[in-house]
Amino acid sequence: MEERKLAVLRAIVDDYVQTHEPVGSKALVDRHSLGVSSATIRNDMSALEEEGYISAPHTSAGRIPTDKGYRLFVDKLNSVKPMSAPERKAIHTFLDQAVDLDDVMNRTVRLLSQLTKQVALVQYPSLGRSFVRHVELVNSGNSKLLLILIADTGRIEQRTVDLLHSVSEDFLHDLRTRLNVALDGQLFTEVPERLIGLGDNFQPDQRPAVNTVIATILDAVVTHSEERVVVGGTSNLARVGEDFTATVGPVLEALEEHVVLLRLFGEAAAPDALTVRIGHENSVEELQRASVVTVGYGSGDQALATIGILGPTRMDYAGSIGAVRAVARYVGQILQDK
Amino acid sequence: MEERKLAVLRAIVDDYVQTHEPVGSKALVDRHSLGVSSATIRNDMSALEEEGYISAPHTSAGRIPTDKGYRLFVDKLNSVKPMSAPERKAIHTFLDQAVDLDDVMNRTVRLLSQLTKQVALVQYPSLGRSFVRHVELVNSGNSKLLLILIADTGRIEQRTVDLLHSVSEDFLHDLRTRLNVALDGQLFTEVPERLIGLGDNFQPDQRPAVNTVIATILDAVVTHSEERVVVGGTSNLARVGEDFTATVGPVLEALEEHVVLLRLFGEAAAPDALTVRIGHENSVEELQRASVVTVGYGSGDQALATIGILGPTRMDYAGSIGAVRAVARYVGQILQDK
DNA sequence: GACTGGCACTCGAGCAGTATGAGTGCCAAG
DNA sequence: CTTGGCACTCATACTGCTCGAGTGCCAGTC
Repeated sequence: MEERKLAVLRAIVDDYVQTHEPVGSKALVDRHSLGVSSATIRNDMSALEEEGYISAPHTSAGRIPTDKGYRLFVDKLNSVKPMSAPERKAIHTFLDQAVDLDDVMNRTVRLLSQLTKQVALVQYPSLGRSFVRHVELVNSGNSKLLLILIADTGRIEQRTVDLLHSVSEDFLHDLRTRLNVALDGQLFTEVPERLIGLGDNFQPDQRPAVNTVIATILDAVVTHSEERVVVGGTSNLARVGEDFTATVGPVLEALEEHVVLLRLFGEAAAPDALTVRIGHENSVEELQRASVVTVGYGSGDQALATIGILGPTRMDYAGSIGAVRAVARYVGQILQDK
Repeated sequence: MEERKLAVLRAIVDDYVQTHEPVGSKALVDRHSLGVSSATIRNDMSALEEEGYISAPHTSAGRIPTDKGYRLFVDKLNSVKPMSAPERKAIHTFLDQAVDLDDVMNRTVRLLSQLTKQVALVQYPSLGRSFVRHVELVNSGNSKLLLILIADTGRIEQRTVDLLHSVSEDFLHDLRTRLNVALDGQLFTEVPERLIGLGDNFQPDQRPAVNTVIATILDAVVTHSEERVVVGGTSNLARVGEDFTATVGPVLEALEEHVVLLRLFGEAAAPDALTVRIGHENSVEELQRASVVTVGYGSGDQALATIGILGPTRMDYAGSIGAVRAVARYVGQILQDK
């Protein structure tokens, strides 16, 4: 595509993101030094419209970018805006104050929403990609146990186990030790097979209790290993203007459905693998008027999970991408140290 | 105050809550069987307006209740709507499926927001009113420890402790045992004094490590014993109609400031102690156009924490109060069993 | 004295008609 | 290929208008 037409598209996106109003040919030549007259721009715009990159809300209005237009913009024209030194500094000091995983996640979501002025989405490190650091069993009286699984990322799962009969401290100690021998350092996905045959080491009368505990572990690791997501900065949705009940309401609803969000995140690939989904590119129907920028975070070559932001299709992609990248990178580092 | 004037106020509140439109004298006699003519109602309304219970947005419109009017309504006229049997049933079965504390809190917030169609607020059981169930120390390599505090309510606090020097498993075991002897079953508020002198039991060369661990515990229990709050159902704010950016935006912002929410909850008194704050009665400025219904939950005579809902001043107080009460009561029960 | 029907008055909502102007498309000339 | 010019379109804003819901007041009735 010709150089100038691309420049025109970029100018339209820039202006529209800034003003939130359809931009006309005259305004374009005024605000940008394109070196040609408005009539020429009009021809280019006409062509761009024909090709589906921009559209006019009505005959005598300016043009706004279509999803396809944003896509081209992001792919070809968008130079990611790196964070400034003070911004990086702020990210570091703010996240360094976190005392535990919950705190890291909460701080991350706040940080992201403030940096981008959009809704921030942060997924807890996926259990499936974490390693078992420790298994703990605590007797909590009246034949109940508290089972606690600790992941290397700091994530903790807890379950109450009802054994029906009370058990001795010795047995508990034995079971705890054997569980840790079997599981410590293992990937969570490997837990099921590591537990096979564990009951054989115990007396027959202890087996039911052992099996109940194992069943609970499996339930926690497999069945209910639901991924957790934190959402923040929803008040940024208030700034979209437009019709509220019709637009923002459904989005807020979708954001509460964490299952939907996880679908949105999809499978996190490698850390730093960045995805931008624009408007209808989102499979989630309620979010087809929104754009989502996500990136994996984690230290190895496999991402632990995904973080991202969500905003109107008319968002500052350059800035958002930069911010999401920078934050993800640092969150990955922090979790490594924990 | 005369019987009928109260009836008129009640009718106005009922109608306005339902229709969201100013209600006139004629509409009142049509919809309610008050037994008098519209002219009489007009006189009563005139008096009610004089006394500040209702007001007219403009000359030729109906009246809407003022905050003072809602207050009178709630205090004198509002018979709490108890939950129906199937509703109670639904509450029980939904909450019974929760696997851990996080799950209980998340389910509670969803339940409340769905029952009331308002924003739901749920505070985690306050650490200050919980008892220590167990303290766990896990060696996580390179001279770091993972410290885990478990409360009887299922709440878990975790911290990473950096000891600078690696320590032996024996020492860890010893420390863990002594910590649990000192702390198990104690109120969290008593933790600081229970830890006094604990270091004396250790060799001088072990004291620094012990002190570091103690300092971390104190930090977790005292300094950072921040209360946690879950918010849900914000999409219900989309239904308010009205000007969005001006009204709902600030509310969404306030809801993200958990510090603000905690101030809103205030001190939870006894379980079942219900508070209704209407409009300007809220000290939080952004929420002065909203009403908040809160109630303490917990099993003993001291509430563990507070849950509640937030909505426009024109809300269904009878239904909301009933729902909040019912849910709080059941959450209290559930946490007792854990 | 309390209630009622009637009536004049007010004022916002809704509607039609009109002016305005931003923006387009097209064309002929450079 | 670019440009200035020009006719055309159409959303928005404004105006003046009607309509009607709702009020306040008053005189009459029980």
